Amino acid sequence: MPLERRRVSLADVAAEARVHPSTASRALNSETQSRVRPATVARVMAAARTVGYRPNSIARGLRTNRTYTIGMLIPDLTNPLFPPIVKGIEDRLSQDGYTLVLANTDGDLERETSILASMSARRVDGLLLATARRDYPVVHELLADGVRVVLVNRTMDDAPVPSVMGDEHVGIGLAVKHLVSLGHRRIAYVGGDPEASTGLVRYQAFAAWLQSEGIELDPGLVAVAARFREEPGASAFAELLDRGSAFTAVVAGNDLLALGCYDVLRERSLEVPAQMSVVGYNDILFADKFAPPLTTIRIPNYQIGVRAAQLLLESIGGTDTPPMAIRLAPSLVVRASTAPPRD
Amino acid sequence: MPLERRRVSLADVAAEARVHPSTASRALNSETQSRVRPATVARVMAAARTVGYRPNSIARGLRTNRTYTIGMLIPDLTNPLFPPIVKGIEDRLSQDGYTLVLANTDGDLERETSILASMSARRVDGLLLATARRDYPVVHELLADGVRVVLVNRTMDDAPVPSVMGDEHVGIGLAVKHLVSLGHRRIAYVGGDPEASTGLVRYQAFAAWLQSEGIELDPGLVAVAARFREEPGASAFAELLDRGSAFTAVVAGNDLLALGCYDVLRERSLEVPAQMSVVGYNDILFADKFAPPLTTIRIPNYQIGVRAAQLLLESIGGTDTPPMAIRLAPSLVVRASTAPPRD
DNA sequence: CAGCCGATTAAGATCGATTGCACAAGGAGG
DNA sequence: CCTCCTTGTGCAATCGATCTTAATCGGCTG
Repeated sequence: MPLERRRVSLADVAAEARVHPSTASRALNSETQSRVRPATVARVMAAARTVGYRPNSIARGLRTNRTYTIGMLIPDLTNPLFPPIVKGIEDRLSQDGYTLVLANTDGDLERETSILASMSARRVDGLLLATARRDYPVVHELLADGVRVVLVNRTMDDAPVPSVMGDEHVGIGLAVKHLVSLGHRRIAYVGGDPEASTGLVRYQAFAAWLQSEGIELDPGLVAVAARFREEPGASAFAELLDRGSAFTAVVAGNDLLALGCYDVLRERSLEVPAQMSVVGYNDILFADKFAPPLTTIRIPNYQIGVRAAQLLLESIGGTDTPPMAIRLAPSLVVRASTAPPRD
Repeated sequence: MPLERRRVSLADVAAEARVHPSTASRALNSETQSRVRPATVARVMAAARTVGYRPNSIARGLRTNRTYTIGMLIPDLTNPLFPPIVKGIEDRLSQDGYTLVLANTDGDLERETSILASMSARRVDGLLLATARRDYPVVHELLADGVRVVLVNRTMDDAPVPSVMGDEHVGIGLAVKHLVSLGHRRIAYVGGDPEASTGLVRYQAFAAWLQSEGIELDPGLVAVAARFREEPGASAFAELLDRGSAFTAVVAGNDLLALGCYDVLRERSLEVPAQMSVVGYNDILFADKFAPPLTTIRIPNYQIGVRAAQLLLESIGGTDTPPMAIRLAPSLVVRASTAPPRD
């Protein structure tokens, strides 16, 4: 038995059906099928079945310059925020016959550049970037090359690129107003990397909402974590506690940062929510399983994926839509990590 | 400004360097570079840089029949077990210049078949399957087509396919012996889908270890969940409790099933671990954050990914390794969900 | 029955890179 | 000085499908 049975090509089908390869091509392609006599179509399709034809998308891609492949960059696959988004994207893309090529970058800019180069060499039809920074020069090159790009969960400060994400201003507002309505006045904020829009925008929203609630922002109650993960969140929050300013609640830039806060509070035997209320952001998987279950802001992540994919497909399809930012509405999920301040 | 600047091809580079395209090809390819005069190599590389050449891997793939692309199927991206495995795979593959195409199947066999067809059409160089069932006919077709396949986290009953996973027999043994050493004698088991090797093998190991600990297996203490997720775990465990047989501890087929048990126990006001000890499997992300922190079996998931990728690369490279099953050693992580039985 | 028209199908170029083979130039050896 | 190699480069075929252009076939009209 041969290790590898010779691949059958369109020529084999054509020979079997006693037609020219170009005719076989038209017969098998739904676009051009109407240009071939029905009887011939049937003969070609039968021939394709008997010889076991499987079209070679590499060859097709070379000729048509369309690969039906979309590339996606995410900063951290192990952040439970992303899997639902990716799922939404895959589901939407597969409807149109597109395949997703997913790459994890760990936030490493150099790696991102090299992955983008490789994807560009593979001639992906479009890119979904969940790794964008507020300033992300590589996007301009991509745009100049005519590559379709949609940002997911992030925006850039100054670039005409479509994006899809949760409405961060509204989301943080929900968190702040929830705490204020419980009676909190001294509220701290632990944010993430301000290089990312998620870092800066959420912070800005926090400051804005405090003000509109008539609370003055105390810079001593703001800490910044280098990354959106538990450990950086823990050290930022520990440092904030060590400053000594009193506060009764903390808004975390995302759920992982909130978990970091949990760790520090447990270490220092401060009870949540009795001595400290904590609000997260994203409502990641298991947010309801933590001790205590985390009050957080729910983002329709699967839908974000779906809309992002859709926007990209439209852009590829040539619909001349102006770059737009789609913001999906978040909602507050109250669990057991928030309560009225004790004093 | 043109929307899309014309792609530069090897011919453009050749023209710029005043050599024949074939020479340019050889100069840019490290394999064949030695066949070109160093001065010419330098000229070609300079030309490539000035015209901004980016090789077209589609065209290359057509000619060489190698795409440097690996496909992977996973049943459930939102199961935190998988992201670390995927990360290990990506890291290893990228070392050799390979790209991973990831697809989520939700355990849907039809979808798996169609995705595999699409990947086969895209001429992936190899496949990593985390979706294999004990009986998974599609693998035989792939093998017959000469496609390199490595199974991840699963095995098949009867197929000469290489696989990489944690050592399930040892892992379940650690769980059982831990409970026995705490004094438990009546131990229940909540397993997952026996169509998957992870379902059957862990159950078989559970039975075997009970016996070698001198405990007779009570079929009334075994329940099977349809999928490896919380809800099926919860209903299976609830049904098991409803049978009325007394037991003091439960081994869950994975951590998500254990979480399902948690939910039922909380609902029925049974305390973990005071009234019921629970052991999970996999040590997924956040297993230490649950209430109570889950005692479980840790699997070196990242390493599983790395080894699987490596095995596949070797197989592609033509190293004629016989199909082998690599089993990585698990370890017991004792947290707060297990304690001696009360009575 | 010649001629024309629309509908099908065949021919062959093409996408961009790789590769076996031919060939020229230059050096070594007799 | 001539033959035989070696080395470096050019030539042209090739991978498999698509697509433009040209040829062919039937039927229909006058």
